[in-house]
Amino acid sequence: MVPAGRRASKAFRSVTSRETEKRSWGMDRFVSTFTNKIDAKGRVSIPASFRAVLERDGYAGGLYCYPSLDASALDAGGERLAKKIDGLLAGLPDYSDERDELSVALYGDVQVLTIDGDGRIVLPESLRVHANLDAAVTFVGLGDKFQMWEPKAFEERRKEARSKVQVTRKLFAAGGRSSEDDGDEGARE
Amino acid sequence: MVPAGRRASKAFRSVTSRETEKRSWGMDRFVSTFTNKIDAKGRVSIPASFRAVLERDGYAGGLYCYPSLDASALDAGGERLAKKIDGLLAGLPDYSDERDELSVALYGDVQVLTIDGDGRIVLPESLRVHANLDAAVTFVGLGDKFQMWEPKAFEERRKEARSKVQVTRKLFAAGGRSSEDDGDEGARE
DNA sequence: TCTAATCCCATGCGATCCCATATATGCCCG
DNA sequence: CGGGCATATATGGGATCGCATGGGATTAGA
Repeated sequence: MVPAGRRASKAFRSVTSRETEKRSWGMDRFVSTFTNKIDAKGRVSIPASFRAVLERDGYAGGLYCYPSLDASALDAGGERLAKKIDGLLAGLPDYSDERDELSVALYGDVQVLTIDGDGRIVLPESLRVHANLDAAVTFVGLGDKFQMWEPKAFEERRKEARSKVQVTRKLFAAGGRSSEDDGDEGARE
Repeated sequence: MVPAGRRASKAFRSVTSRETEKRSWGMDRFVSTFTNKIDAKGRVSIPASFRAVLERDGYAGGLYCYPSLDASALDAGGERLAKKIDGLLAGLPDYSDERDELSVALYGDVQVLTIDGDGRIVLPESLRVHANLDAAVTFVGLGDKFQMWEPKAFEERRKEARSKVQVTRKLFAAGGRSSEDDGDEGARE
């Protein structure tokens, strides 16, 4: 079905030759961080590069989104993420307490958000509350999925992660990569 | 879809031998939670997305509904749920006490509710009492079925479920995954 | 005939669609 | 090598549509 339909095609059709390079590493995983505004109607634009990933991920008309279990943030992703959750439940016996609880915590909290023709979503009240979102959202790529944070809150979180980043950088340094790619603030973990 | 507007539910003996076993729950699974009001006549609107699921679940004009076995809530679903119950009973030895009890507990209290042209149902007194429903109902998607809770009661249940899942999750983490941001890195299919 | 359940229509609010604008980035061409 | 045109994304706002909800009309049941 791909309701992304009309408008979307325009947005994604570009993919010109020189983009290929970017695509090789950036199109199949959520990477980097972006901060977009929430407008008066509660809409937020999903970063274009994330949308591209969703497309490749077998995006079937919706973005799966739910409150992070251990942080004031939201987790989101496409089919790949959905299957993962499904698989987790599939392993548990029907009508077991364990399954019921997991079901409530996962299925019950999951929202299937539709992406409009302009690449935006509307965050339901419950989700916005969980992540304390009001004026803006910071999208953080995490590979198979991405998170949405309240900008300030993410800054805090990022500081905490700083130490680990140090370790990571050393590994990269050994490999020889230094100056960063593209895009934006180049801030990622 | 049958967006044909309100009434369209009437004669829907529509068949459906089990559709394609598509694994994406966008349309064939009950997900998310919604809270709707009960009006003066005792009617409640079933969330539109749930109705869509019921229609493709081989919904034959009625909604199977019965008191949850272990909670003050109601379980409901379409054909798929009915089959699942059958399967569950089939797994137990015939003539066992366990089976008898379950049969009575499940089949005995099952109500087949009709959905009116506007997508609403009327909950029988007995069911309303079991779940302490009065002014509003919280619909909770659980994949193959969904539950109906008294809003306040569900909040409690949700908190409980989430805290328990925290524990479950730690077990998963301990089993071979980084403890932090549960990066699903290497886990795609 | 009276009461209760069902049907049908009306309405309000929120969600969605579509178009317009702004800002950044790249590209072509002089 | 620099300026202007083309493209893409983000954002704003108006117009619409769908859904939840309410209430009157109608039918069924006692």
